[in-house]
Amino acid sequence: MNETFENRANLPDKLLKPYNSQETEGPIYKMWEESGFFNPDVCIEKGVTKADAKPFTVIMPPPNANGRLHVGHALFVTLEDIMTRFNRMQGKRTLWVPGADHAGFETQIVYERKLEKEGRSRFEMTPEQLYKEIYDFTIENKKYMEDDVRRLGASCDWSREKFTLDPDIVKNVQQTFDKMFKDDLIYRGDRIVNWCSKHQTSLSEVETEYLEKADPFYYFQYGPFVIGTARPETKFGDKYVVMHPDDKRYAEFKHGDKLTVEWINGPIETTIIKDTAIDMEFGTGVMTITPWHSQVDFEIAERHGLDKEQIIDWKGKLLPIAEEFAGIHISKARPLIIEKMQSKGLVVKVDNDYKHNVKTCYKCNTVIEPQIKDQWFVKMRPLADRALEAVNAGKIKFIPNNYEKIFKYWMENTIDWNISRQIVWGIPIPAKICSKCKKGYSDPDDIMTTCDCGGELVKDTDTFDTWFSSGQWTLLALGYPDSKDVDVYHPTSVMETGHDLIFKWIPRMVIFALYLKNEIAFETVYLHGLVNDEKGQKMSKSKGNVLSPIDLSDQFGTDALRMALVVGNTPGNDLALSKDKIKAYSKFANKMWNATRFVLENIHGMDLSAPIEFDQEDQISIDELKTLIKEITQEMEEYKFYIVSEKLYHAFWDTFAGTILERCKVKITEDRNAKSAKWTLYIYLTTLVKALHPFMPFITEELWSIIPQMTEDKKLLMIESWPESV
RNA sequence: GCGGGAUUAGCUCAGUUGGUAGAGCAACUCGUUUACACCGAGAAGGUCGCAAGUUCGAGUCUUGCAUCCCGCACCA
Repeated sequence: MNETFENRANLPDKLLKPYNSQETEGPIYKMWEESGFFNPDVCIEKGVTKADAKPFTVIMPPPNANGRLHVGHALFVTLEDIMTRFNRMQGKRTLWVPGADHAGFETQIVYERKLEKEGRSRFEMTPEQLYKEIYDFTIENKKYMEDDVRRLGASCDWSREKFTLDPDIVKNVQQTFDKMFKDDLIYRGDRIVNWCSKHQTSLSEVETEYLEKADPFYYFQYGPFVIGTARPETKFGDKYVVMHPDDKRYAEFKHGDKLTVEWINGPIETTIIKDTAIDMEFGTGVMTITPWHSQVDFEIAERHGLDKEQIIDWKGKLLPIAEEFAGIHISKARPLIIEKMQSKGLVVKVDNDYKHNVKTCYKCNTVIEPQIKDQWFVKMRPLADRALEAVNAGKIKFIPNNYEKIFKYWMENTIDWNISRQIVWGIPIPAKICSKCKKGYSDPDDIMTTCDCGGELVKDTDTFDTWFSSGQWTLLALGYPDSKDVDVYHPTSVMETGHDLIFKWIPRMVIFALYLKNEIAFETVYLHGLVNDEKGQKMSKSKGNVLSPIDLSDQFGTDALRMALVVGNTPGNDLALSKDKIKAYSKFANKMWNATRFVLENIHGMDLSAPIEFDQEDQISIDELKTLIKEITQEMEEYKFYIVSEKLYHAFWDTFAGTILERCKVKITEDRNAKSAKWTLYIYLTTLVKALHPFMPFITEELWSIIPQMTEDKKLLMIESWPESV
């Protein structure tokens, strides 16, 4: 009793109280950051890492500079930090590059709302003025996101942080465009885009969503045919009528036949087109086409070389081709058109119960109007072939590996990529367009004035699709092409990101690294799933089930949150995150704290420089520990963090604290000098604390600072070596 | 329609090359003798979606079916 009391007197006060994550985590992170060891150059300078050590590189998928982190971010920070810390402890030259994303459209929308509140509008500003304001706004907000990343314990090298609109990034992305233009991999062409008439921009597929809508479906008499449509307002220019070549009902009509039909504004000449795109089962099996405002119609028109006319302008109003309806917004025009058609006796019937999916803007739900627009395109085929070749040669490993198949499918079926966006907040496309013949030129140095045809060249006002720049991110984040970091740290070791990015991001990084540097972008792709709520439902603001990682960290500690995100979370699968699970790991943190208290009380005064002695029973336990370390080291290298974390949890709680500690307690009570027992406790504790460090970096670092060491030069745990398995 | 995934204890999920079914949480019983009640001890809980096949042996391999989720395509 007395001795215990005496021993306790030698322990730091904080160890005598329950573990307090809130008091611990802030100072620990500060200490790490001030040590400089997040930077591999510092590790080499201070002799922590050998200069010729193998590099291990992770590029952080840059979070939106303008937002706080959500639990999905917490998952990627945790996984990448585990890899980074593990490899650093293994003595590799370890670099994790943080970043911040300008998040193009997303941020512009946030800023537009702000402008709206202030009674302003982006349409009253010059693009340069708007860009500057959003830039300042974003840079100002960026620190909140960075602080969140710090809170989660990320051991990334802040000195190398990159923002996706840093001037050198902008310059280098524009250089890539120029190179691709000169290599004939970029061309300008007319294509259908998803046009949002509210935001006045085209949108990529991922920026649109489908909403089910019930609309009347009209059947109109069109000469000898009855055609069905849900969009009568597009029908003014319909001078082609299309049917399936095998449709016996219309066998008497031949491809290319012309006939005159009575239509909305009087008689028009129409041409018969036969095309297999027509579904004979749908409607009457006949349709008229509007190539300017429909992807399918556009493709039919391309196949047969048909005329394309714009019917609806960029604001959603009808053009002069609509004659008496010109200038009327399509939403108002529809009933007027139907009224006129009815008066002319052209309406055959109306199906009021027609449900279909309508593409809408994901931000404002405005119905997307397909429009033809002059855009820049990347020729994907030659680039995709190289990517396929690299993956087929086994140069890139996918975790889980079924994503390799998905990747290949995507690369085999890729279509040319539209990289033009009509938003201000992005990297400007360094191009000039001829105002006369519409020909486009790359002009990054802004020196061209006259087109080959003699027309005046004007600056392209569009910006790049965000994936054009983020596709180059493994290189750009390392300072390509000027920094020597590119030579040392590229190809990167792992790209860890969400499985939804298997289409959007992963292939583009593979393509650009091969194109620009003739290297794979990364050796391994690790894809995580979504973090859902405890019932497995997607977190969303409208459901009110969104958990903030920062709140969870306040409540339970970052270490507990990290464990809850990792244990049992297999790659590629979605995770159900419950507060109960996080709470369980905060109890675990306390268990570690209390067990350490017991060990330190009991080994007090033990000579740590004396030879290690184990009796037979303890030797078996030590051997088991070595076996465990061997197993988990291999599993760490295989990225099986979900199993390693669970094994360490049980090794600490059940094996160590539950069994060995109790056994040693008895021995020490019997013999105060029980060396074998004391050494067993010490070795177990220090080994498990080390092994747990990548998962629970804060509490392990804190414990490490309290535990007496065998060697004189006491280091931070983050740069200690990973336990040996021998 | 094409592709991918899932189906194991009440819930959320592990289960590596085939060899007696696992964890966390929840629920149950008992216990506060000094690391820890943010604890300990104990018990309970599953025809591994269904059917067939390969095998001495199948949660695991093969085939078919069912249900669910996700992605892509289509929607005049």
